[in-house]
Amino acid sequence: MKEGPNIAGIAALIGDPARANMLQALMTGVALTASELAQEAGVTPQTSSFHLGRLAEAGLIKLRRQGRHKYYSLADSDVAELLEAMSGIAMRAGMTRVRTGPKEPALRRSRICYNHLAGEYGVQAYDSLLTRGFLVEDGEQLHLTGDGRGFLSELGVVLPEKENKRRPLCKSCLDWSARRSHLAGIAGTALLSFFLDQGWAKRVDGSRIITFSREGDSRFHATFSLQD
Amino acid sequence: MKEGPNIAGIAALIGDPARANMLQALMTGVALTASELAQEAGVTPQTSSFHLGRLAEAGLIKLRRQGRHKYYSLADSDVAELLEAMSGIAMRAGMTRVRTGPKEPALRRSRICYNHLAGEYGVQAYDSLLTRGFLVEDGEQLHLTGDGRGFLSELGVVLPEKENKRRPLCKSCLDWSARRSHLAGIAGTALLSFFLDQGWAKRVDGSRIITFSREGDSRFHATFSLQD
DNA sequence: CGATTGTTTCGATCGTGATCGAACAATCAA
DNA sequence: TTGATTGTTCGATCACGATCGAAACAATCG
Repeated sequence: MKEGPNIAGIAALIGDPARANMLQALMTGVALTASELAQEAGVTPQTSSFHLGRLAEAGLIKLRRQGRHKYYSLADSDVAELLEAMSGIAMRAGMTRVRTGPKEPALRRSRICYNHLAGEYGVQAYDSLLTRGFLVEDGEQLHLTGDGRGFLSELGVVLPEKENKRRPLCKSCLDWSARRSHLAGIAGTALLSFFLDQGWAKRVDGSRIITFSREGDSRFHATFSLQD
Repeated sequence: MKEGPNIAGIAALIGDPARANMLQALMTGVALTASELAQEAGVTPQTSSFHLGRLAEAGLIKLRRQGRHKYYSLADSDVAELLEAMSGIAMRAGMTRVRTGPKEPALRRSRICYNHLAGEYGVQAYDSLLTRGFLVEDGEQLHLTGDGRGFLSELGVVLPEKENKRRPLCKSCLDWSARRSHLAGIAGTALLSFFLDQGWAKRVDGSRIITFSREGDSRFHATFSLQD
């Protein structure tokens, strides 16, 4: 009876509040895990799993397995543009959600990415280690030099003595806010733990935000300067 | 808890099959009455009335009273573009409606997009005007050159003498089937009217399909050749 | 003025789909 | 291996919203 593509199908898909929340969370460009998306959407992990299955089946999102996590992200820019267009229509219709928080700038500055530091701070640390020869990029791989190991050890960051085959010591992770790499892997986790243990920084409630104290901030910049 | 526009609201609105059918029927550009839309969507007039109320409230459609009829049409080109974008996503997701009948190729070839011509014909006309210097892209904007105005005028396409601030003379609209731009705006509407008035093409019953006669087809290709 | 057609309101029904508890599977750390 | 974390499947529940019958309302026409 009717011809043409079934727009009701995808519209209904986006039309569920939980799924819409997930998609909007992914609009930031960062890949999120099923649990994170569940919290973001305000539903239980089971429900989240159900919704993610539907979205993936329709090709709106794609997933990347990494360890025991599944990182979900938008399928491509077409989907992002569609969501943008819908946001525009919703805005002018006066359909806005309750309140808009000041959290986003803090997220861009420094946040937890799974188990390591991301955001401007994470990118700066990565760049500093790289320019000082403590870290070398080798194609897809990333290696900590002898000098780098000594530097971190002297600082007080504890690292396992020998490399583990299962989980790499160093790994680069792409940052959404800065579109630059930052340090992941065991060393990345150790570094974040170090910052938290030393009191340089704290996590904020249940969010991904990391705040540096004034003291911690100056120490961080002294330790991870970009000169030399 | 969440910030940003409520895309779930409008998505849910479009997500209902009956409403989606109505909106797609309105994509032909013609204004339809509540009863006609009811038949188009396959529901009773009561249900139709209910849905139309919701859509109008959200600003997706507008109505014009005329006698004892109420003529409904899409609110503006923004809504039309959103629906086009959704069609594109639905297509590539393989979500076509039940009988993917022989109508689909015809839709890809040439169809009405709100009030102008889309599909292969629309794209070809756009490309032809562009390569011959009758149309110039200027970032997001699109301008008709003096030569272009002369060309259309000589052809017999009537255009307003001076630009209107509210509605642009030329506007590019992205095509879901071809993933290319075609001409929208006042000039786009005028061009479509010209094709229909001259008998080069006809609309098919109540659908969005436009069929060119043999005569019209050859004239179209002669007029909008891609060489030079 | 009634008669006819088009549209809306109300109330009740009903099916679809979101949701969560609980159990299960997979992966990693020690 | 064991234990902990993460993710999924299954089943049952439940609420929301689409739908339509009946009837009221509105606007034209003869």
